[in-house]
Amino acid sequence: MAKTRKSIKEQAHAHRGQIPKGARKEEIIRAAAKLFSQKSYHDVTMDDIAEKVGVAKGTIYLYFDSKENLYLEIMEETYEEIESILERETAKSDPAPLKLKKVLGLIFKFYLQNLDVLRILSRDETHLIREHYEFTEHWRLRRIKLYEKILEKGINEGSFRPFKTELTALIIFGLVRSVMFYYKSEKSAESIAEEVFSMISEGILAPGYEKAEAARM
Amino acid sequence: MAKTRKSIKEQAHAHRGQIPKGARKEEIIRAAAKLFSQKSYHDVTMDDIAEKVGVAKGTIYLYFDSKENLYLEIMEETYEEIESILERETAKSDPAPLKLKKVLGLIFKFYLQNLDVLRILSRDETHLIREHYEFTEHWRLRRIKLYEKILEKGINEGSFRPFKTELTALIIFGLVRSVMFYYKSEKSAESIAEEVFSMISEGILAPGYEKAEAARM
Amino acid sequence: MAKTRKSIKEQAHAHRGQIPKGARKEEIIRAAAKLFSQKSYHDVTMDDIAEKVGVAKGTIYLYFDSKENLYLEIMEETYEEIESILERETAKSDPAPLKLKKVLGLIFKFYLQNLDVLRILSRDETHLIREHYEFTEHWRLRRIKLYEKILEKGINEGSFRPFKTELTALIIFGLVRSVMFYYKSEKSAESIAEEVFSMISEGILAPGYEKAEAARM
Amino acid sequence: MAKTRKSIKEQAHAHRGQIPKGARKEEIIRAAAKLFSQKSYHDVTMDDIAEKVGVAKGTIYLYFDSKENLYLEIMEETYEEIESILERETAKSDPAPLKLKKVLGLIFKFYLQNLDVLRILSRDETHLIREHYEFTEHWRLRRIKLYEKILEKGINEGSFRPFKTELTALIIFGLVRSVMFYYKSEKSAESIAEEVFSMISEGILAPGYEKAEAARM
DNA sequence: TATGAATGAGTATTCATTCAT
DNA sequence: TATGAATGAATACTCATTCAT
Repeated sequence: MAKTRKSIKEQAHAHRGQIPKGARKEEIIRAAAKLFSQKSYHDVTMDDIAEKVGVAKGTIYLYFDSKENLYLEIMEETYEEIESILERETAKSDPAPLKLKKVLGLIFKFYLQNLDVLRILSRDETHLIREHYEFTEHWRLRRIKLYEKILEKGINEGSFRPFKTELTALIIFGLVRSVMFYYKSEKSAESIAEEVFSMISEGILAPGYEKAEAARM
Repeated sequence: MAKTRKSIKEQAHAHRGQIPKGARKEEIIRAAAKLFSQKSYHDVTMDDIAEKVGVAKGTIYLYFDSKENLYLEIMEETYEEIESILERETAKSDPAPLKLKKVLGLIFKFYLQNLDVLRILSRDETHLIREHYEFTEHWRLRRIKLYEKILEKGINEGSFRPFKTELTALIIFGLVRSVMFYYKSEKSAESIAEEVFSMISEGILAPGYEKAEAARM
Repeated sequence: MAKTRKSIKEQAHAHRGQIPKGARKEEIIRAAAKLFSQKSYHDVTMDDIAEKVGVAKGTIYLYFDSKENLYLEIMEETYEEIESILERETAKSDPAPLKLKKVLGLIFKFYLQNLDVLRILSRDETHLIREHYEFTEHWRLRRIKLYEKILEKGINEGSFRPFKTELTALIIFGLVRSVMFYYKSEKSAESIAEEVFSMISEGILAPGYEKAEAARM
Repeated sequence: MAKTRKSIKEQAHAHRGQIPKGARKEEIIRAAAKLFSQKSYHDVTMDDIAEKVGVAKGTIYLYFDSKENLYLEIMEETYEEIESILERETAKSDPAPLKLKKVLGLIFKFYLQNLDVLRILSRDETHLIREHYEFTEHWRLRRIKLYEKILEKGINEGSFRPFKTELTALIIFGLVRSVMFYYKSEKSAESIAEEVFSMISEGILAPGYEKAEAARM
């Protein structure tokens, strides 16, 4: 799917000979990201964005083909950045548990540095933009794949119990999103990652309780 | 908050003397829920709903004061039902782990029976309806509170390790939503609950790895 | 025009064999009149009226063909009553000044007794009801005609100066409406009529000033 | 439509440079005023106005926040203009009768020049726009105050009889409105003012009749 | 590149009127 | 007579997008 999908960036202005300079475009992206993080897609108007950037509405259309594309381009840019960070990390040959902990740390760090956009991503506005269910879906699956790989590696290494990686990846995906979005804390990304990793790795049961009591249930 | 907030249901038609027959209202709710589960709030028009139910648009307004209220009433009805189911369960004197497993089972069961509406709830359309951030927030906090209580009970009983219940409740909340929404499986609610509970309770680390290896990280 | 116009009352239910009893109809008229006096034609809904009378909305349509007819019937009933009172008075052989004063007294008396409906008449909602400009126009002209007759009589008698009766009738019509609608006073209808008549008959100029000074202007 | 057929107006503007800033707004005001003078507030739709101006509906909203605001802006503009004309006149040190006559002349002159808008003002659509009773009320009171001042001045000068200025101002207010609205005549504003002033100042009674006969009543 | 006036399809909501019971 | 659920045409307002300058 990642191969057939044409990236929003590539699509935009595919018909134009000129590629506009990036400065103004970045300005627009930043302003729009800020607004989209505060209000929903439909509640942010092109007027809002134009006013925030301090340009005329028409100017936005010199850089983006549509509101939808602007929105998706913001998301794509962010997805690409975090995903490439994560993939660079997972390319290393660390043992799976360490790898997972590092990944969590990078996610939370990226989150703290990009609160605005992440707030958008955390929302599930998939359906907001009619034709683009596949877009969010694509990135979700990619992330889940990444978790699955780490989990499989761990199982092979013997550091993880043999469980169904599909479900577990889904679990990690969901809990990370929840923590990112709702956990109010002054802690550093690393220490949040540490806490979360501890729960994921050891579970909630008290040691010893596991075998003896759980059996009775 | 739950006490001062006037429920959408109570508000609706507070001015009418007569309560219209429930059948037509249920029809509308069902059709609307179906549509809201497929498209976003803004992409579902009152015309869509009317057409789906097979009535004139005005008819909907005999039963609901506004589109927003229709939407919220669907959500409230569902929230109330599942929450009351869960609270009835947690009132029992089961040990915490069993309690948690049962709760998970009930959630997944309810989910399988109410796919449409749950798909709406799973989305975070909080911002879509400007004034109603508090609405979703209210129910999210209530669910998290429920998890926290079970976790505290378990810690006191000694069945759960002593961790921060706030973060852990958030983690469970997020992973459950993710599984509910994305896990495609033919399994029964109970067996999904079993699997999820197993991950939550034991974690992903292989037994024995925990102490020896984790220390090296 | 007065001859060709078919009265609203006559039109209503001309096609029915049964004439419903007047009681329920009167109830509706009273309630509607009250509401129309408080809000404008368009701001009063058939629901409002039905609720106020305490019947179902459909019931109103058993007595009136349309909202418009209900409105016009209220006005017609009132117009007819006051106009017949005035015409009975003008049929008497009083001298013109006394006749005028009596007419003013009757108008203000009727007004004080029918505040609600008069408030509607005082408003000029002529244009509110598309096709019925002629309706208000008809009654306005009838009233003006009545004033003109009195004025002509006075001029013939020598009690009034010879002026253009058309303009003067218009003047009296306008000032009476203004006093009716805006004069807040605890006085009796007769004493208001007395005051108004005094202004109409003597004017505002101080005696003596008239000839000497007015000439200089 | 605008694409295939070029209207006369568009052609006219084509060779000019820009349409002046306030021009479009004035166009809308003029068209709307015309329509509001023919039909009531509720019977004039934004579509009507847009069609009359020859622009899209949205264009109106570039210049006015709402239909209500458009309506009120028309009224306010007119009120302000005539009222400032009148107040400039009354600031002069003419004797009261002359002042009154001049004021009447200015009103009728303004009326003849602004038939459309004045027809709106003459109507009492106070209640049509719920929140804006106070608006019309404000301007009515201001006009009445103006009359009262002139009347008081006249009484002090000795040119007017000592009467109640409140009632008399109300009388003048009403009769002027009536003449403005209903008097069909080819006469000039000055000559209408002259006639009306004559009635106001001298009254209708024949000289000499006043004392002798009126007493008998 | 940039502008911003203009567009017009799209939508929630209202309410007089009807009609089966 | 009476009901009241159902109707659907009507309407103010929005906002992404276009285009002449």
